[in-house]
Amino acid sequence: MVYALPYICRPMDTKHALLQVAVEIFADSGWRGTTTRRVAEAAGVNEVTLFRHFGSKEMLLQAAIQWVAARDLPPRLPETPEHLGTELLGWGLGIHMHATRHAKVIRTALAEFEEHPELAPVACEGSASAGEDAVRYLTRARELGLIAYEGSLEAATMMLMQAIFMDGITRGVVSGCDLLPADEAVRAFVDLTLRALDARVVA
Amino acid sequence: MVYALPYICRPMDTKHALLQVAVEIFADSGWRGTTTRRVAEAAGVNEVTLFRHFGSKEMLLQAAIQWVAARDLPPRLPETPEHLGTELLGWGLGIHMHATRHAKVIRTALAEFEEHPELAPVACEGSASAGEDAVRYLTRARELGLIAYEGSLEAATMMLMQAIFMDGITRGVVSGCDLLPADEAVRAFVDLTLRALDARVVA
DNA sequence: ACGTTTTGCAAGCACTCACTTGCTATGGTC
DNA sequence: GACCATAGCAAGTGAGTGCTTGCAAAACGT
Repeated sequence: MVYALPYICRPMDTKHALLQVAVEIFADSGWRGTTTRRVAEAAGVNEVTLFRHFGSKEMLLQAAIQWVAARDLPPRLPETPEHLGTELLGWGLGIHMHATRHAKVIRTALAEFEEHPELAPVACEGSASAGEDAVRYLTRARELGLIAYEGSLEAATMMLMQAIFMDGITRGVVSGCDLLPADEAVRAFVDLTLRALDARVVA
Repeated sequence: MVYALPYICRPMDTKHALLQVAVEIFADSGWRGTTTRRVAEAAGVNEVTLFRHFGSKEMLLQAAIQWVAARDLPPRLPETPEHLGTELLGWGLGIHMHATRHAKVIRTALAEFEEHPELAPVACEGSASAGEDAVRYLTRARELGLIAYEGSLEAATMMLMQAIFMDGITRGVVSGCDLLPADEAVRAFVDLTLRALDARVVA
């Protein structure tokens, strides 16, 4: 006797279910921990179906990382700065939220780059473009006379972004990050950056 | 016929060789990738010997992480600030070097905390105390009138440390971190921090 | 009603994993 | 020479790994 309910609980098609579950298990357990049996079982799908869709574990994981990276992009800054303080704070909070939301995958991917370098470009694309975005924004702000600092805006951007990013992916995992609540920390980082840049904050 | 050379190539005793090799393989391949066979082979030791010394893979890895964390500590700041700029720069360069030297283990450990939380306290101890050290130093500097900034010094410390740390452990792995050479980046981060703190740099 | 695509199921393959057992050889100490 | 801690070796256990094969039953468009 078989209780056949596959056609009952199939919220999205098989392929997307497998991608979603693969990302989650990868985030929790890394490359080696993501076994095809676990993924198939968690997706409510036969293991053979997994191989029929993706061919191999490697292709499944690459597709999964690519899929999740393309689905949720980090926030962007406006083309021309108007309210430096407000805009940069909103951006910082967005980056932090983005990092927190994907903290587990990011931490895992960061470790797996050693053994699976092919993951790096697709996984880093988002944060790289966010950095370029911020540099462009600050450069424009300096052109507009909103920033007096004459040093490297790349360095200032890197400092702000890396601090926010690191806070986002380690919060709750590493002791010593919880001295300040998340949004207060981001606010402080943005404030300190604007002070360092001698910014004339308008709003 | 057996070519017995175990007593020839035994630079340190078996236990330390196993610890050393375990850390290296763990850094490269993570918890699951660190198989007892690989560790034993790389240490030039029989696999059975590994189990006789440490009982289990789990106990071996815990001992190994603890051992490496206690062996190489992050740099410290002087008790009372004298030359803010110089001292903070030296400290920052030291932190960055420390992070770079152990980048692989740190990235791996950061990912494994999810599955093996028992690693976290012993692995994070060093960086946590470095942070407290820096906060104490800056607080003393403010008491001495070297810093005008009246906001949170914890936030400023976190920002500086996390930026340096993140740069150290991702440099060469993540694209977009190589815009500036390492020491220039650290120098810029320290400069920006001192500007944000309205520091009167003496030397 | 038809053929095609997608899925499930059972079984198996060759391999690796952590870990154990039983026995032997070596080195230093009394 | 006896003793003992430390090491090696060969073999094996039971569980898991990625992946394949063969076949039957759905699901779907026409």
